[in-house]
Amino acid sequence: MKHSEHDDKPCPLAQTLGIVGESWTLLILRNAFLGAKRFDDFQQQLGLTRHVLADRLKKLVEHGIFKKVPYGTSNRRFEYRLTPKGAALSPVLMALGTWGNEWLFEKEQQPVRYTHKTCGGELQSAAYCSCCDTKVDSREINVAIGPAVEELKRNLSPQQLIQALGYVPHSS
Amino acid sequence: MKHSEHDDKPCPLAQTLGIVGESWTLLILRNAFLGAKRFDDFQQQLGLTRHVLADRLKKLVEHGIFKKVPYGTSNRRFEYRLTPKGAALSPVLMALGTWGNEWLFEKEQQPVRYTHKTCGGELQSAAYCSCCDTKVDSREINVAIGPAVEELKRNLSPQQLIQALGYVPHSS
DNA sequence: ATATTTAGTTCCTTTTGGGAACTTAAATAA
DNA sequence: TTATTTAAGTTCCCAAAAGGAACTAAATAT
Repeated sequence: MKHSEHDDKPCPLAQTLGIVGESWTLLILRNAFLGAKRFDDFQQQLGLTRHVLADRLKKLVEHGIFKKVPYGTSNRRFEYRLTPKGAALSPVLMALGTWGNEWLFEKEQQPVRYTHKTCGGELQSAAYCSCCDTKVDSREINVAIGPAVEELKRNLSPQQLIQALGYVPHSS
Repeated sequence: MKHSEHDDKPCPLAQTLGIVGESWTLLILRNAFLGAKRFDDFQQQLGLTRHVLADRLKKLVEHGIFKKVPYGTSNRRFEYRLTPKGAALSPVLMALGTWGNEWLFEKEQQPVRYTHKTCGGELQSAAYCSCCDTKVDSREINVAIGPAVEELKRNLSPQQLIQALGYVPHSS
């Protein structure tokens, strides 16, 4: 089965990976968060080939992560600007970055740190319960299936369910 | 430049992608979080080819994300168990999943939801400041470069700096 | 003793990615 | 105002990675 066949399976993580999970895409987004806007910004900073970059940017625009905005007096020069949907990916980049900081570097060797502007303190990436207004430990996270997946579970054999989902849902 | 040439650049996000950013890897980890342990669990659930799976598992074991534990009386049958380092990736999967829930589905159509075991409330993925004990809005996040990158910045030309980092660090 | 399961490996074909040159129009410099 | 450079791609060819399917060898199950 091709990797891309998971893109429309009923899993928010798989579908998100279908949009941002290809190679280069998350690096493109990192650089966008750091201020890169133009085609050649991305190309020169990342050093990826131009047709792959064109392909990735096109896909991100199609999915509403970037908005392609003309600049100058031309209709052939553009800026790629993060939309609110694109900016909402910042927790994904934070989570990848903070994991790398914690598990790949000694404390004093971390190349880049995520800090709180107001207090200067170091940030973590965490699950957060707005109802309890607290950070939630990973053991306190429940992965619950929605009604659509419940129905699949009732109507399909175990084998068919795995084919349809790509994973085995928790029993609860 | 090859994608993998970013794996050892001084950026925690790029280095993390070097470990978990290949296609299939995050889906393998998702299924591991949901209980998959054996080679054939992963293969049957995801439907990826066996040599790609073997390759990805090997890499994850080498990086200490999985521990390969024999089971039964054989020395040729194994379980892949998440290590603490691997389990620490849960915020990454949560961040991808919650973004997908919010931006790819209507509220009532979400196939899978992340909820707080103790209160049942829905979880978000967020930056968290342990110093202030609060959730941190994305505009309150500062990306600060560490001493090693500071030094590169002093010693290299702007062009060389971009080649060395793969991104343009913020000026602050 | 035979059949089935498990964890891979091997072989071949298809798809994707890397490198570099080319295109076309707009912006800037001379 | 002509010439040069820049920007945003596109096209081509070759190398690397992924998909499909069959094969292997030991461990279990019947």
